[in-house]
Amino acid sequence: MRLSRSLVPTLKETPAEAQIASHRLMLRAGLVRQTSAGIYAWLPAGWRVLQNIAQIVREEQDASGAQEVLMPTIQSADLWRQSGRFDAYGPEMLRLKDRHDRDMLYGPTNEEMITDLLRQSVKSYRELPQNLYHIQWKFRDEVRPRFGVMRGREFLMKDAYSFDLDHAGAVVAYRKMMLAYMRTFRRLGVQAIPMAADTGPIGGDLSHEFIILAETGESQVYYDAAFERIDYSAGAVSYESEADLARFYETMTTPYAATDEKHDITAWAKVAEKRGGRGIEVGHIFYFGTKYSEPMGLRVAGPDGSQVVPHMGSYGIGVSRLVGALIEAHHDEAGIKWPDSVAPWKAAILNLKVGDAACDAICEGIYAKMAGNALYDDRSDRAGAKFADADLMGHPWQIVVGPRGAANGMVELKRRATGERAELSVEAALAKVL
RNA sequence: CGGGGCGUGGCGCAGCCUGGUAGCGCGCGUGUUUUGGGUACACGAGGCCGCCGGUUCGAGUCCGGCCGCCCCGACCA
Repeated sequence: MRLSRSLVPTLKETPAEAQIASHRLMLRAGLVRQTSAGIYAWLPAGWRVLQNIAQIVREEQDASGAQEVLMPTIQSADLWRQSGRFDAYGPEMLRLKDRHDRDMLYGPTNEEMITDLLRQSVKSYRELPQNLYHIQWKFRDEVRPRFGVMRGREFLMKDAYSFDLDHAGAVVAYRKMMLAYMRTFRRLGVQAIPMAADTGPIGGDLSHEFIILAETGESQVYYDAAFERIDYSAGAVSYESEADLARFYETMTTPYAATDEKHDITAWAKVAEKRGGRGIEVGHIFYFGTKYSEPMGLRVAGPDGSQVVPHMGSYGIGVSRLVGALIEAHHDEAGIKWPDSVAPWKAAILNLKVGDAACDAICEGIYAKMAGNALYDDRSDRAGAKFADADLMGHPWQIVVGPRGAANGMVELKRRATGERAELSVEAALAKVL
């Protein structure tokens, strides 16, 4: 994308409403604009990041065997009456009426809907297990939205729902999701720790929340450094092997890890290598048995012909929240430092002297070779402004093309995360970036 | 929902107490200048002073109501 023709409205000063780092930087880097309390429009750069995160989540869900679907945002109240949640869910649920005065709602979650879909089409134990997920906008009318995209009212979320014949099967599904989550967060460039959690209003008896570490996190967390040494990479643990999954689950849940609400001082005292810090919850997985399948009448024929009520679990990842959380984990005074995997562009090309034949030619050449993976700063601005904006936007690489080096076919390559710079030939720079 | 605060050009703010032609910095436009870390100067554009009502000769300023947004707490992915 050419910056001169793009809507990337960077700001030199911080809007008054933004308090925490990620919110300030998202506004300043031109990623989002608030349209009302807790509701944001995603501008080109922000939208690219959001899609990159969603894509990694998608790939890891697919790898675990889950299938992607897309359920609506607007739901009928009828389904929610069947589970009893229409009345039980508080004012956080946005209720609407259509023109025929029917009760509708903007979905805060989709257990009822997915259970209904399965109940319509799955009749035999042979069709289980199933794990279906979607990446969709949700709405929760929070009393007090805050922290920008981290605690908005409208948010993009990945939700998976598993259906198994019995408890043992559901436990396998649960472990697969835990593996998928660990691999997902690793690819996103953050350290995530699963911590035992309360099951809350959704109910159930097996639940973990995934916390990533960031100075500005909402809660204090404590964990054993053993987590930092676990290998989740593909191959080491197979989704196909229940033994692998059991071993993995054991590894993940044995070392101490707790948020401050569940912190146990006695157990903590026994941890050899203590780690602590602030954390942000970016994912949550639940097993809740037949809480929805039972009241909503989901039944399949078992091997012996009897009717069996499937066991369910649900698994969420806050996709839009992750944009903020990743910035909390990766930034400095100058701006964002995107992990390579989610950056809106791999590199920014900074043309320090637009109009200079050598600079223009080199920049155009690099831009063409990067095929959409670069943001070309072709504005006729001062060099200083371009450096500042590039640091703010957090591109992993900056390819700086100035008249000094351009005459000899040289460019400067800067790595945003480390600040490292090197004078290189165009080819050498491209080789490192691509 | 309890407590606190704020709404004045795109952004950050002053002006309000003590009513009398709406200001500053940044940004934006034009020109000159500068040319590798937000250059300097000049000129210029841009404002239903959140909304409604009241008081007054006169309201950004005083009074009443409403709306919006932010912060702390409780709550939450």
